[in-house]
Amino acid sequence: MVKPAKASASHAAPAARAYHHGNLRQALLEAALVLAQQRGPEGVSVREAARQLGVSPGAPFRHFPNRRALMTAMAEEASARLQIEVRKAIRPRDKTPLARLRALGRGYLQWARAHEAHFRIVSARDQIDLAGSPALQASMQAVRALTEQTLHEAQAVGEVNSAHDAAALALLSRATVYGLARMQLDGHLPQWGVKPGGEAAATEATLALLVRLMAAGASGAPAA
Amino acid sequence: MVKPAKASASHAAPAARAYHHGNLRQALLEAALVLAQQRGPEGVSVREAARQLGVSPGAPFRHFPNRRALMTAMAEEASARLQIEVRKAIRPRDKTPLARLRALGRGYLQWARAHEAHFRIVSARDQIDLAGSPALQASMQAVRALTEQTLHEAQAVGEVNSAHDAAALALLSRATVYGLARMQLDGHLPQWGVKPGGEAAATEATLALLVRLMAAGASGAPAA
DNA sequence: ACCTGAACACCGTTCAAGT
DNA sequence: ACCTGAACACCGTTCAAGT
Repeated sequence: MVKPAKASASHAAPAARAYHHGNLRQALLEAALVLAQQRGPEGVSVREAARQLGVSPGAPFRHFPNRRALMTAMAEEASARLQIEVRKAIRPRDKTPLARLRALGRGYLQWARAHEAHFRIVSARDQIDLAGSPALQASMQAVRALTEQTLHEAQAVGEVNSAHDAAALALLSRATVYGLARMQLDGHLPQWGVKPGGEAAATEATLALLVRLMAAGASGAPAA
Repeated sequence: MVKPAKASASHAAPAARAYHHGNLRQALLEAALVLAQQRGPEGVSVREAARQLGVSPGAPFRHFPNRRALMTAMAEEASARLQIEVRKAIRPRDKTPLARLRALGRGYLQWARAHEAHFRIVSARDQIDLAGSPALQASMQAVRALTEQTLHEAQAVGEVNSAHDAAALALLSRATVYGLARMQLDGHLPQWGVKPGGEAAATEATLALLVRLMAAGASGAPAA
């Protein structure tokens, strides 16, 4: 599977294959993802990717100005998929806003678990150029907007106490889910009393607890 | 300040100075920290640190088996200090368990803000060897134990509903504070509606909100 | 015991030259 | 338009040899 023979098709086929000519860009993204899966985001080497694809060390730089741009392109793809998955996690059976918030968070956690390499890349701030990628910012904003809107509905419906600051509620949800995802991938959960294999259950129970706490304060005045 | 003249004191002075001979190990840790402050954890180069200290590229490897060990040593120091600071953040005026929990979280957030480079190193899982460092594990466990104990007291006292799973409460606290710290350092807060300069206030308000939510459910049954 | 200095096998990136 | 291949300035790490 390494070093595929040079494609000899003379006029470019519309779809896949054809490494050297045609879709080097896409092939680089795929090779880089495999490297990230094997060695983590840090382990992605553009030279190594080029080598595996049978092109010269300089070739990738016709498609990406630098390594960071490669990583950012991967993050863009990851973030777009995450956004879609989070949306899909909300099912019609999730009638109340808080049920949707919980489903949203669960979708996020599940995606992080199922696509560890991609998740690590999106959250590897030092290796990507968030500020220079409108696409990346947009997909992140989409998740944020969905979170805030859902919380807004929860307050409007009286499921969450309207006395609470909306921004703080959104930030709390976000920080919790993000923190749980990181702790899970970084292997911190065993230290917090989670048995190996119980990561999914533990993170989702914690998410459920947060949602329950948000609901519990709905009618009562915020206690002393 | 770069390349200090070779110390000529013949019998080692008890305290500082004396680069080449004596405390290369400590000097490396300091130089590496400066590099981390300037370029982030990724930017720490043992060769560059050696260069700045006027020693050969191989010299550092008499003190650290590899770069990762250097990073781990920095993380150990950081984590020990973080632990102390978190402890000190709890003041006698914090009478109730939840007040202590909040103080603890605030101490964590403040430390992350004030010692960004150190915090990034502790949380740079790919660059340190957590599994191979009992010291690092111990200081992390200490913070965890403090968190769990405080929550335990809160439930014993009736400040937090005892029906809630203790492990989930601890995990929720941890994930929230860790998530907030990361979002703050990674510059995500502006996207979540936090005005520049308002990071400290926003993260602490979010922490306060979590504590309030925990208290709110104390007497009532966890709502539907 | 601690450090030098050369060496090895890597990087990311650039750039003339080829097709 | 896209790629080669050599070059440059870096890495981390090892190891004989020096003091």
